[in-house]
Amino acid sequence: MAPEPMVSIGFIAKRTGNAVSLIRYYANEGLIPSVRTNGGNRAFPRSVIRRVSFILIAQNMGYSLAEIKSLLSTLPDNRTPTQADWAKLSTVFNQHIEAKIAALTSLKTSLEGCIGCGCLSLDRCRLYNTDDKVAARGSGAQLLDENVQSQFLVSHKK
Amino acid sequence: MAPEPMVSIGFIAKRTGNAVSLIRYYANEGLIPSVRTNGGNRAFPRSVIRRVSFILIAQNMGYSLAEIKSLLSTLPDNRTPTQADWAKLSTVFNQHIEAKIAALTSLKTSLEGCIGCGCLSLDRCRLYNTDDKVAARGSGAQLLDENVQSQFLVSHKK
DNA sequence: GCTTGATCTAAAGTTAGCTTTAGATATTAA
DNA sequence: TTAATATCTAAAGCTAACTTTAGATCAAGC
Repeated sequence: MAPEPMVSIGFIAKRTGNAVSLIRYYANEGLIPSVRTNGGNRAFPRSVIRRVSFILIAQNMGYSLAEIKSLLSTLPDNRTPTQADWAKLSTVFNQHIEAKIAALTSLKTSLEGCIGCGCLSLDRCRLYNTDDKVAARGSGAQLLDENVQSQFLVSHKK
Repeated sequence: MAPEPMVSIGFIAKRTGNAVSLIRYYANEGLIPSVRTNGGNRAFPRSVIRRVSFILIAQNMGYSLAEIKSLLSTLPDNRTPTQADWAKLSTVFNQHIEAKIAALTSLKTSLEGCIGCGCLSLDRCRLYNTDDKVAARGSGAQLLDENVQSQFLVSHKK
């Protein structure tokens, strides 16, 4: 197979709509592969554009760079990903998207039946209080941590 | 109507499953209302638990605290929210959830038809390159910024 | 009244995810 | 060959969203 054309960091930046500093940052973090020219500049296979696109999409979905790195680890670093490589990643990722959709749908239902109803007898509100489900094993509510938050992908918390 | 019982910061923290420092932080940021006891301690209406729950859910959806503050601004600060108050907020929020679901669904379709197909003739991949749509008005791709990212609620970028 | 635990403030520290800066070297176009 | 532009490194700076720390005061139970 013909070797993939190598491109500069500026090309990747322009094509993905990002700053050069971001591409360099991703390269340093090991999120995208690169080689060096004789002079020491980075050179990327064109397919890195696709990889960056994936990173941006996953970030928008709430994944941290660490999680994305892990997701991307199914792609090979030492050669351009093949159709099968991307398909494999895609299958996994699709499941994450579906899980997110399911979580949002469930949240929507909850909100419609709870906040939406305006049930201010707080002791009965499922969002506020899950005594009916967890009282037996604790002292109160904490529904968010246990039921809702875990269905999402990212917590933004340390 | 009977005045709502006031509770301590520790109570709110325990009931929402968070650290006291977080509740204090939210109070300082003006995300949740509070008054002071004679001694100077914070006192919260019980309904603040619901407000914190909302904040946590919205954060998990990707909203920044600034955006959440703006969302919450439809709720009254000086009195306990009524059914109508929550219903109003819920209506708005529901639309955001629906938009997110729609964006994820569309992303899923795109990935299935693009990354999923493994189309490595990169010049034809919609995710990688939208030359067929935007070439006329620019020099390349940048699909992510223009088409996909804008459908999500948060960018995590400055 | 005393002790213990909860809360207070203000300031500093932390992590993720970047950008900016400065000064040096590479690459490209004329 | 030379000027203009791109890239390099290392270090520092920045924002959001918190937590931690230190020393002081509050509140509750005995």
